[in-house]
Amino acid sequence: MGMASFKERVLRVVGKIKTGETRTYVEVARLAGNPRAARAAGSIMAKNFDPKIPCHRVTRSDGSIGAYNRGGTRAKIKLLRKEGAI
DNA sequence: TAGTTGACCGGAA
DNA sequence: ATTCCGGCCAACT
Repeated sequence: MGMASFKERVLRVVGKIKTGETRTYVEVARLAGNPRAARAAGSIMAKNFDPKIPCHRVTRSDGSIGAYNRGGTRAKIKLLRKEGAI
């Protein structure tokens, strides 16, 4: 088994977040192997446009929603509402 | 190798 | 509640 990059691990973790659930960037970073890399995790998602990755389910640890590259914060909130996460 | 760039975080004011 | 700041980190130049 080859060595997976942090980026790959992050995408895999986010890909498993179920409908109606949310995870913080800190949690995602921790599950991906580096609890202190929340910022890096965010940067990775900012560049991901694959609809299969439910990155709208990742929020900030202070409870605020955070950004979204497919419609902005507004769209992110709408999606989470529709999914019952809020 | 070194410098730059952010969908972040936690504490301080 | 809000803004500011320093710290942190992987990816990309």
